[in-house]
Amino acid sequence: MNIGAVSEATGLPAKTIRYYESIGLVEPAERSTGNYRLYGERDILTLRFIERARRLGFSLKEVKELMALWHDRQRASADVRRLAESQMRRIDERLTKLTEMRRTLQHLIEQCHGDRRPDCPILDELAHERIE
Amino acid sequence: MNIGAVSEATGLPAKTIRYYESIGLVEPAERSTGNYRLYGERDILTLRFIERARRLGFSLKEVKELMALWHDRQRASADVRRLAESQMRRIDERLTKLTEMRRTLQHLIEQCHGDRRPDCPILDELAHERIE
DNA sequence: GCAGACCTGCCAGTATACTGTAAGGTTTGC
DNA sequence: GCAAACCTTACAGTATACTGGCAGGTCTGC
Repeated sequence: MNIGAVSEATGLPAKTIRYYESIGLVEPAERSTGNYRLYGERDILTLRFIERARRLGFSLKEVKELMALWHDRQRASADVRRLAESQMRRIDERLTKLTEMRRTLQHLIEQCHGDRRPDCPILDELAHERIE
Repeated sequence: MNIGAVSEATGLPAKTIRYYESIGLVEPAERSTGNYRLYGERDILTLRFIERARRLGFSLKEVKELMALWHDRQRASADVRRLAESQMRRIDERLTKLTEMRRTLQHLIEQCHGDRRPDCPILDELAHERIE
């Protein structure tokens, strides 16, 4: 399989696949006589693994760790769980922050009549620090 | 006031204040004979405005728009509200995505016993696409 | 008059994960 | 045999918002 077919199969742009190789996230692919990268089923599985982990918000660094654990038959599931929990905490932190931002914004928007008149509590609050 | 005092008063690093000036977000400050930037009360208010808008997640580009509206006595509050609502939508999108990620992760973590045994549903799911 | 804090400009680097582009070689199908 | 599609490397650029570091000038207090 050429990189185009793999791109198709995994949903990852060819460029991204090469990038993953360049940073050592995946092993360098075999090459054809014309120097094209050649892939097999296992490579597809690996790239799909990466794609799914990325969708769950793991950084490339963590994806690398997850892959190491994946390939380590001696791994403790606790190690994997630890990574997942750490990712979960980061998500929770972001959720907390976003929720708080949303709450304040919602509050401000409700106060603003939003018509042609110039007076606007949103600007007032930004200007005078009375944000709730 | 020198930039250090302003930094103190606003909570923004001096470097950041200079940066804001360099990108035209704030007017160039007056200068002392020794070429130091000089600030007054109004500058503090402006920088605080920026800092609060940033805390609400507005991009610098939007902060610039908000400031233009702030200074425009002819503004319609609807314009301000529109900016706030657009920011709110972005926050909601991120919240939706994060919540979904969290749900999947939570589900995976619950399945994983997290001990010394190597078998781990988290890796299994990443490897075989059965993510819920 | 001098140490130490504070300031200056400027360029480059940080973080993260790609993405674009140019110039050129390879393969495939008709 | 030739065009179109596909592939190659390498370098630079994108996005966002700063942050670091350097060499050197300025201000303050004793």
